[in-house]
Amino acid sequence: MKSDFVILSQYYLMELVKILQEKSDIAWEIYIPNLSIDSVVFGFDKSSLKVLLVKMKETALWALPGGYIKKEEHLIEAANRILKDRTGAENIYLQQFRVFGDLNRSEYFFDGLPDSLWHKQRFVSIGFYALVDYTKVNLIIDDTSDACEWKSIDALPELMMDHRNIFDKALVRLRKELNHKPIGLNLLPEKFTMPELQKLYEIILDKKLNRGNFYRKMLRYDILEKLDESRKGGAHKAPDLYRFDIEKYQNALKNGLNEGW
Amino acid sequence: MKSDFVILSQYYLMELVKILQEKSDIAWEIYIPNLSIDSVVFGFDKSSLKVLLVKMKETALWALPGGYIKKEEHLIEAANRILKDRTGAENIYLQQFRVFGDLNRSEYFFDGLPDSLWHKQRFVSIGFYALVDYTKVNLIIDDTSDACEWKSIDALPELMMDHRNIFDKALVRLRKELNHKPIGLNLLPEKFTMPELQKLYEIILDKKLNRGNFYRKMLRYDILEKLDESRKGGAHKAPDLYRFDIEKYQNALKNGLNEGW
DNA sequence: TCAAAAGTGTTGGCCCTACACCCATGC
DNA sequence: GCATGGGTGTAGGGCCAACACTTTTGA
Repeated sequence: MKSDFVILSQYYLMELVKILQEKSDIAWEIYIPNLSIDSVVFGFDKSSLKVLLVKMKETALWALPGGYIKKEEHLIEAANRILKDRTGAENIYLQQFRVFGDLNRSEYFFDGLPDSLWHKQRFVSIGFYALVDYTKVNLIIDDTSDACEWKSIDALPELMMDHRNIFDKALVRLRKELNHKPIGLNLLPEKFTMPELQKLYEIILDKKLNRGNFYRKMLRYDILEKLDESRKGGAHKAPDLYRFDIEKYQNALKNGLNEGW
Repeated sequence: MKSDFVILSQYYLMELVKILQEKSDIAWEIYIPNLSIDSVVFGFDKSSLKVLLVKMKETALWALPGGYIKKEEHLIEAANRILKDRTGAENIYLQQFRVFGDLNRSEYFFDGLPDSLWHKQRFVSIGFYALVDYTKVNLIIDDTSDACEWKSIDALPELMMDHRNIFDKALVRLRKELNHKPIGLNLLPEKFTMPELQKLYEIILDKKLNRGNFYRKMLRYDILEKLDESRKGGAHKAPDLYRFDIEKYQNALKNGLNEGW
């Protein structure tokens, strides 16, 4: 974490710090102190799983999109608002998954800045993960960030503070919930092929699955509807298109797709 | 929640409110504002699953044991401290499971009391669940409570605020984690019989399990060590005693006891 | 000796693995 | 037509539910 300190204090008097200071007073007024939200936003683009990251202005460090909770706002409203401000998207699948409350989680990060600065508080951060249709998002850069981009989960840049840990925990949770929550439904476009769905499962589980068995197992769940179209255009045989039968899917998930005593 | 208001304001000038006011000033000094912890402490006494509840002084309402996070304290330290203050026990299995952050979760509860009162803040509460060996706990009554007791989960008294909801969510989580975490290990005494273990599973899952199949499945996991003793004294055949082989158990749980692609 | 609970055996079915085979498509 | 990838068939094994049988204990 020492590196964070060096990076930030290089720019001690520069634009980022000025902006943070300007925002500080109003933040104390409208937000609950000591509490923050950090969101791990997953997207899938047919070949890899991606996460939405924000590059902090004038630094080399990336961060998870995050924010604070207004004094008169439900927790889930806050998480949705923060996500909408970044992606323009509403009605996103969004779940809290863990609280990050270590004393030293932002250690050194704002060293050298005045104690009265909102951002220098001790924050207990509530981690959310979100699933979005990669094709339907407009990324928005705000005034504390240089960039806002999708990054492949197997080639993440260096993240600030404990955000790498937050991401790791989110991925573990996503893996666990693959059989209990509508993960596929929220990450894929409406119509998709069986190989695409299998690819998604393989990437999330980080494991090769047998093609034929995956195919039959999925069909046996009886949550997919086969369409009368196929995906033309690629080389080789055109795969059939499917979409989720949402009612059946929701129903099946109640019991979990797999396991059980 | 209206009923909470009535119950509390009956005693508006009485001892509970006096105690809360005395504690208020120091609370503002040492704790992080707006944040609380509520713990669902599970115990198992051979025939039923129990939860630790606290009866608030001079009211008819019960509550989950809870507390606050010190300004210079890790989140997990706070949860452990709160639990130790109630049970005298340390090294307890303790997991955060969900945040309860609705605006109105304590609505009406402290109506009529001064806004400066620590307890009247908006609290975002972090829910933990704990598993303890029922036989090794000394319940402790503090100065805001009349009673501290184990209550059977199928006959819970009325709980204050949203504590019933917190309990329900904890039970759902416990059920889900039965195949992924050392639930049995932490709820049972060191030595136990197969029927006792089965009973625990049946209560948590709220489902009858086939005796013979449970027996063999458990043995197949290869996480139990059969002892050279049996539980004499009951009527009928004396069942064999087992204990967990902790190393094998921990190892097996890494992959989950059941399911999997 | 008998009832009841614990421990064990057995059978049929489902799902999973694995691998093989056919089919459709673009080059 | 041929390589490639998608859809389907199939044999073997493991686990599971269901049920029956045996063993052990206290009354």
